[in-house]
Amino acid sequence: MAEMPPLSRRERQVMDIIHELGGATAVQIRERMSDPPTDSAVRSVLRILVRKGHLEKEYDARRYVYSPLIPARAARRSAMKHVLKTFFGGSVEGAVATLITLEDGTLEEDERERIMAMIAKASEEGR
Amino acid sequence: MAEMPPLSRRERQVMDIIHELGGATAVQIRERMSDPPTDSAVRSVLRILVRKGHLEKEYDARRYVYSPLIPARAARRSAMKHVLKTFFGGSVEGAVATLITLEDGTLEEDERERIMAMIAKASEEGR
DNA sequence: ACGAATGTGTTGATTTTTCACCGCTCAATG
DNA sequence: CATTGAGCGGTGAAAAATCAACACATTCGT
Repeated sequence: MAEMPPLSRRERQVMDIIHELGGATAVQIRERMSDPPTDSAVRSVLRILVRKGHLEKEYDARRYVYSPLIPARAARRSAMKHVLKTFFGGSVEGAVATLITLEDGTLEEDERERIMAMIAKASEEGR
Repeated sequence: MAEMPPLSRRERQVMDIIHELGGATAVQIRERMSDPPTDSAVRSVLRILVRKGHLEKEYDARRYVYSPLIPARAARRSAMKHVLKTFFGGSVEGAVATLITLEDGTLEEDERERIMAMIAKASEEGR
C-alpha cells in the first residue's frame, strides 16, 4: 500500500465520524456534522474517500454503509501514536496522566482499578 | 476567543510541527516537512495562522519564533479528548491499553511503575 | 561601503476542495 | 400503473488553499 497524501478538512471530518460510529450511511454522517453542507456534498466527499481507498461501501437495507478500509485497531494505534508524538513528546507517562484526568475526576473507581490491573498484567507478560 | 473553523491541511501540518517543538522558526518547520513547499509558501501559512490567532511570533536572535497561542496543556487535553472520543468510544481504559502496548513492549519497566504510582496517587486524591 | 546571505511580507496565479444543481434508479404507495 | 420520495452519483463552477516569484529589510563579511 502506498502512502496517501493527507486528507482535506471535510474528508477528515467525515472519516472521524465514520471511525466513531464504525460505519455509517450518508445521512447518518450528515446528521453528525456541526456545519452540514448539502446531502449531495456529503456524498461527493464519500465518493472521493472511496476512490482514494480510505472507505468501502457495502449495500445494506437499500442503503450504502461506509466503513473504514483500515482495521479499527490499526487506526486507533496510528491516531494515538500521532498525538503521543505531537503533544507528549512520546512520553507514555504524560499521555496517561492527561488521559486519567481528562474529565475532571469522573473516572470511575472501578475503571481505575481495571486500568491498574491491566497495566500489572501487561507488566508480567511483557517480560 | 470564538470558535474557529478547522484548519486546512497545511495549516494543521504546520501546527503539529510547532506543537511538537513547542516553538519553531520558519526554516525549522520547513525542514520537518515530508513534502516541503517553497520557503515563502511556508511563511504564507505561518502568516495566516498568526492572523487566525493560532500562533504568535516572537522576535528572537534575528529570527521569528512561532509558538502556539493556546497553552500546551489545553492543546494536549483537547487533542487527547478528540482521539478518545473518535477512536476509543470514550473508553479511557481502551486508550491506556493501546498506549502501553504501542511500541511493542518497549515500555520501560520503571516507566510502567511510575505510571502505576501516578494512577494510585490520582486515585487517592480523586476522592 | 558593498554585495551576499538570510528573513519577511505581498501579490497574483494555479491547483485543490467544496458544494449544489440536476437526472437517474428503485421501491413503496395510492 | 402512475406517482412520489428517498438514495445515489456525475458535472462543473465557486471558493479556498497552496504556492512561487518578487520586492524589501537587516545583518555580516570583506
